[in-house]
Amino acid sequence: MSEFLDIAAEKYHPGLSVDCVIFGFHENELKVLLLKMKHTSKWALPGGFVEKNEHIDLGAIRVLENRTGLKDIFLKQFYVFGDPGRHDHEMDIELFKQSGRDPVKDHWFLQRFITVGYYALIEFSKANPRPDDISDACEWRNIEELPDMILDHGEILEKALDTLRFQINYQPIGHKLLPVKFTMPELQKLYETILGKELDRRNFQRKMLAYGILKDLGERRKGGAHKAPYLYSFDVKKYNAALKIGLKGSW
Amino acid sequence: MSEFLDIAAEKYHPGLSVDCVIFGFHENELKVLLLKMKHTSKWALPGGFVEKNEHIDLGAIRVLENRTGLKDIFLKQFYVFGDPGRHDHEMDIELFKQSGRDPVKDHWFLQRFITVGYYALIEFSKANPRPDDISDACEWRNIEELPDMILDHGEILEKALDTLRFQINYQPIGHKLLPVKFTMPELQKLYETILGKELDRRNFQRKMLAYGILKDLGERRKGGAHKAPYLYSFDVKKYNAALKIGLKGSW
DNA sequence: TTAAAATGTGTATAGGTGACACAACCTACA
DNA sequence: TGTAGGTTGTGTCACCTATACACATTTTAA
Repeated sequence: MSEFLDIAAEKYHPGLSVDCVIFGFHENELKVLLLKMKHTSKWALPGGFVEKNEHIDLGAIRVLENRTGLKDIFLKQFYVFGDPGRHDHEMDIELFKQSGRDPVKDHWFLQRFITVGYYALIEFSKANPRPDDISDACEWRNIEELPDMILDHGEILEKALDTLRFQINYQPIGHKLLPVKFTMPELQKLYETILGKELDRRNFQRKMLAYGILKDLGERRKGGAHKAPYLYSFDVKKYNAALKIGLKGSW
Repeated sequence: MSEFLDIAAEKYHPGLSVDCVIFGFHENELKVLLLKMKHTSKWALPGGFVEKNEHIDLGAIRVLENRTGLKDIFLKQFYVFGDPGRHDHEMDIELFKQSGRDPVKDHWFLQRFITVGYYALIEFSKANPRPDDISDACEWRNIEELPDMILDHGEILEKALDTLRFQINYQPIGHKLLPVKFTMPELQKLYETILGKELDRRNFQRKMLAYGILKDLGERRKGGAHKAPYLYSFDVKKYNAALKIGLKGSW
């Protein structure tokens, strides 16, 4: 941390950060990857700073890779948070002190920051969560039971969730959140979790298949109780085409 | 300009600007308010910097008011442009020289900037366009015949237009772009202009009225050739309610 | 063997969309 | 003055989609 404070002003764009809301889906629950901050009980979104000559999108990609080990991820900018009050000056000074230094006036780190929010959709099982320098844990948290969060990170997360809920209306979701093979009930559960409401099983299937982005694999998932459901996977070509032109109809 | 360069580093947030895409509607044409830059034939979006302790939204509002004299305007953040290559270092140095100064290395103005894009919808006739320090004209330009623009301002404008075209699918548009009283053909023309395609007169009316956000004033607009059309205005309460919850159906 | 629970498939109805017809109206021009 | 041309007001019809619901099939557990 101390070393970071020394080089930060040289290396990073001033007053600018990125924060990532990383969504995953596991055991029929929508999860977010959060960091447990050191020396406090609060949690934070994975975030970081943008290098002086780096595209902001790449800054976000870098953060994502550092926290999950994953590359080539669906990542999308969704909002800029630029309220001057979003900065917790007290906490910054505290962090400064904990690094064994005196808070220097006008230090790069103590200025006001605006942050660009990104959200990512990743396959839960592939991620390898690891904390950063200022956190002592990196864990998946259920979207329904979120912990106390620093600064305006709760608000950022909420806005990301709103965006996701909205995007689901005109873009196909799921390819990045589910394993390669999945059943229709699993896909439906994902939609229900994101939307926060129940959907009719039969109408869901009809509408989903009508998009033409699913491949019926013919196989069934045996082992569970009850009737074995068919397995599907996304037709990547058609899925990507739908991503570009969008889908019709709303959920 | 020279004075600006002196105080900028003290006053403004480093490496951050806002650019506004200001839409207006006049004589059945969609217009954008652009600035003709001094010492070049290129045009630019009205933009500015954000003060150190100012909400970025307020920075955009300030820009808008300075260029148009209007307050209380529909203004919405739509994207952040953070490509390091978007900055034209040559042009900045040129501007520096024109202000009669030597370009100082590491000067606030010469660093890399990211910009937050906002778009605004305003009533054409109420605006009072005026240039800023670095431009010698501020004019409405037809969206169909845009001039050469500096930096990535063409791309920013394009993205704003895409956003507007998309927003029109689920949010009511028009209240801010039309006079208080307007006819159905006028409203339709606005939609057609934004969407860039023709719509069926009768289906348009049916769908629009179904939203329940219009008030039929009973009056007719006389004077023009042909049959006098009815005048409508927006039911502000219902319009605002629709703004929040969104509309169904797509254009 | 049977009950419970979940899956696969189908149908009827209502509401919205797109394409189009016809009557009413206003002005301009002969 | 009256007629033509263009525009507006209103209505209809076929089609698609969304919604609500029924019934048969499959699988495990008791």
